[in-house]
Amino acid sequence: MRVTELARAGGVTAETVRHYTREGLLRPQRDPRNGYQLYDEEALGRLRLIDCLRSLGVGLPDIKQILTWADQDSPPVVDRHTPLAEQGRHICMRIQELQAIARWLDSIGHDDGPEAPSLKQLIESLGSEQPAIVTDGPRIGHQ
Amino acid sequence: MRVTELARAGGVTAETVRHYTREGLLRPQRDPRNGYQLYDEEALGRLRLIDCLRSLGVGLPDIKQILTWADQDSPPVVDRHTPLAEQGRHICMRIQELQAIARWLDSIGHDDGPEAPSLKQLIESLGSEQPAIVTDGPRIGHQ
DNA sequence: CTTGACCTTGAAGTAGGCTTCAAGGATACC
DNA sequence: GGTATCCTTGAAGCCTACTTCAAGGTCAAG
Repeated sequence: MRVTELARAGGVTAETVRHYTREGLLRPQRDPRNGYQLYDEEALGRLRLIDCLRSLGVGLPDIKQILTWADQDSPPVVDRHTPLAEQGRHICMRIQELQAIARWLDSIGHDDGPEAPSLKQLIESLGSEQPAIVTDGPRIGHQ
Repeated sequence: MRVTELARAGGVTAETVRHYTREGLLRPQRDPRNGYQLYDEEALGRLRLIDCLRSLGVGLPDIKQILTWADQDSPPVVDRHTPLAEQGRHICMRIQELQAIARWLDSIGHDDGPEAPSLKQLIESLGSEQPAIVTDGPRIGHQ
């Protein structure tokens, strides 16, 4: 497929796909006739992965590294120093929080009326969670 | 607590807390003696909620709106036009994807060796229409 | 009464991630 | 042949979310 098709399938703009391609996160084939970029099914998976990781605050350079592992099907060399490893636990915790939010969203989506958990309760539950022990200094991850 | 304390508890920098405060997402009390901003436990919950929503790509203005609902404990007026409502389904799907990624992360974190799902498989599953290979946790229904 | 760690403010700067621009080629339909 | 819609490129621009700066007030310890 071409840029626009992939973009539509992935829920992003064609420009975004081109951006990722320029940055080397996607590596399409070329139609030798006209130089058009051609993406396959795997590209869609990559695009979705990029989108997920982006939403977790992972920056494009880190994502590029991850995709390189995938390309090589190499054992992901994840030691304590890779940004990804540092984020592993963070991501799991984040998922817990997101599920709480999703439940809340879902309840209001269904207009559950008085039985819906209140936003106040949601905030309260987030506030009492276990301490995220993060040392001072620049935030790990990327914004 | 004061800015720095809240920031540490929430895993962000003091400047970020100040930024959210300037933007009206946090509304601390003031120490009348010196004008210092004082945050309570609820502020930590709000901070965590902000962080979660941010990671989902929700912008600060939208988050501010959401927090306003919480302040008023008002029925969240979520119709088809609120950005939040539009994101409901997106968030649920995103959680599914995140869980797949979390499992992958977890497996490499534990060095599961040959049994660990490969990144290629992860990408493949994301590329297919139904990424939901899944999972525990409450079913988040939707329509 | 000075030092140092904290706090205040508004304004200006930075970084990342797109997005738009400008100029032009390819493809398809009437 | 028009013309409409795709595609290419690099460079420049924009927006959001912080981050830093500059100037200064607070306060406990020594």
